[in-house]
Amino acid sequence: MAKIKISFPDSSKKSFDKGVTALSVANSISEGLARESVAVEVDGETQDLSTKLNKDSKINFLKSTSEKGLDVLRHSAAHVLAEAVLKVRPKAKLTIGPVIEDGYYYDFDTEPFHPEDMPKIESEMKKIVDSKTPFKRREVSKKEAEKIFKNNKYKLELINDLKGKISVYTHGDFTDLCVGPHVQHTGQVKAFKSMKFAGAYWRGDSKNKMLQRVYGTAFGDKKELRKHLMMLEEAEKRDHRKLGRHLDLFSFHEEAAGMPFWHPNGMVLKNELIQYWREEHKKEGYTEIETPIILNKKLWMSSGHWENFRENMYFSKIDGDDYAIKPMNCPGGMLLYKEKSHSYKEFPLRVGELGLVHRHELSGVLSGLFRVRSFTQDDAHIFMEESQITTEIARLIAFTDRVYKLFGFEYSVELSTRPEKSIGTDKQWELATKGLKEGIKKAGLAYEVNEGDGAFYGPKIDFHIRDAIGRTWQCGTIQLDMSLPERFDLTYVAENGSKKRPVMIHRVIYGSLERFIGILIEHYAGKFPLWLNPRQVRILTVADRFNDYADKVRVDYESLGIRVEVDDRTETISKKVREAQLDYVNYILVVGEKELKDNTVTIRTRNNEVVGAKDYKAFKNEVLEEIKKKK
RNA sequence: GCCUCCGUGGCUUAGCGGUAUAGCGCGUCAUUGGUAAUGACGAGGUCCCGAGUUCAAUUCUCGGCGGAGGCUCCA
Repeated sequence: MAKIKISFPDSSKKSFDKGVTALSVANSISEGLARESVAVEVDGETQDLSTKLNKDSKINFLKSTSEKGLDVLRHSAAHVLAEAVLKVRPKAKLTIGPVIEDGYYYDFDTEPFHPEDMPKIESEMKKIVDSKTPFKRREVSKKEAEKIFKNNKYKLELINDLKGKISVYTHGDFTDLCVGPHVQHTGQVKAFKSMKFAGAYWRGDSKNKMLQRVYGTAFGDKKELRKHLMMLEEAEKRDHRKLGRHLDLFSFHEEAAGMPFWHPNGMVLKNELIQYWREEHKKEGYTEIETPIILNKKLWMSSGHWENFRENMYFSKIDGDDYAIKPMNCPGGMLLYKEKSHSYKEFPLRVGELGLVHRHELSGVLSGLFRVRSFTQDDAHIFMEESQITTEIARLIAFTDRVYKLFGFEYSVELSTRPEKSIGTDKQWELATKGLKEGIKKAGLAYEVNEGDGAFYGPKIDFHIRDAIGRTWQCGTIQLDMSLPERFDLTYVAENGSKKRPVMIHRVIYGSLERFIGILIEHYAGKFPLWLNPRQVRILTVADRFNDYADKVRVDYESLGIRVEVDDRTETISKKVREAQLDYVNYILVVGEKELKDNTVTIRTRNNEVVGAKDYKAFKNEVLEEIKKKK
């Protein structure tokens, strides 16, 4: 019998009979390996363990704890889910069931699910898992596949699009069209949880029928599953909508859905971010402007927004004329640029604007501060000569980096290219895209490319920041725009005296103040660093007779801009400490007999660290120092 | 916009075809207390809005408004 050589990750080699299954190979190493492996990588390609090996290969057994193994496990879990749903809803039609970031889903054409269906589905899944039914792969012809799925128009549509081999997987009496691979048997799907129901359109297109989706997740073992569920709980605790109410930062009202109302404490946060923004922009050589919120329709026609953004805009009629509420700041900025003539000597001309914009987002996508209909962009437009693009982009990236680092955000960068719906010529797009790429290179960053994901007026660089619990958010963006200068006929006088067209960049760093604050709330779980926290210091009095002293300290601290309040209610110290900690006050100062005598305050933090007594003026300076450092 | 679920005093929440729980918060009184909830008493609700069914609707039905989770990381 012919022999083949199998090599393993540790570069050891063994010889086997040709046609040996990967599972037998695993068994020859150890029973445990065979039992725990869910799939195998053969020359880099993930396959079933039942795969027969016919030539010399490099193989790597995958356990469900590895990333690739986990994908296989989850995909198998999706099949188990599909079978369970068919038990509960025999008439449901299967559509697709892919693996996603934290689990998997499966879409069915069936009547909507209701919460009481979940336990039924889960218990059917458990039965299937307990039965330890093996997964079997079969390759079939297109005709055969069409015969198997003749009653399922979705599968037929998929089959019709398929090229090459078609495979089906069966476990028990359940069969599904699937590339695989799958785990050995359903018993390997031991740590799973069905999460939620949702409506989802066939192929994601709202013109198609709405299907019923079941989301689930699965892990290699129950411990990992528990860990994941706990992470979700942690994320829920940090939910900025809850913390925003708890900390009295902002609210929403049905009279203006999707448009935040900022409370005094929220304004403190917003203003601190704005102040920091102004300081940094001054250092970077920006000036600041403000343009109107309501502008005539004619402007939006010349800018191209009428053509490309109308469905997201709000309108108003004034004195019989049509006006629009600005969804972007740029057109107003263009008018300001045209106010006077410009010379290359001013370039790069950096103009910042904290612009309040309104966009009519679909009601179903609104979500706290993350997706709103009115928000403040920390916008800026930079006008320059073509030769300055690369340097300016690199400089902007360094600037953005500095801002994100302050908040402890790691980030990644993506470059988005020309979308289908766009304005401008091919040549302009090419030049703009090249400018961005070179700028990123000069800044020394790695980046991904999203083809066709750019704005309608130009290519862009997006910054995705990673928060304290690993979630990513799109914030900053740098967009090169060679279309608006054209449309508005912007010019400058070049060194040789000729009139030329400037290149323009739009960019934001926070993205929007609203969204950035939402992210910060969740990132810090409401425990803001001192410089940002609306509640920096609270003084607690032990008894009424110390109120005057507490007030003296308060006035002294306030005179230097420290945000301080006195809790002189006739409650116990314990209660006042507890409440101050629940309000995430950075420093809790207790004053009583001995503090009054020694001119001190006794300090404790929101994290329950006991600092002890300090001279109140000395501590004031420590606080000021910490605020200044923005730590 | 579409699908599912939800909407009860400021907040969290129980409940139900006969106008409603509790806790926190709030107010008053007592307590002046030294580091995560002092005690007693009290006020506060058109049960999101509108229509329908019913002797009777916060509860059931329909519509609206608002909120939550989703709506191509493709067999």
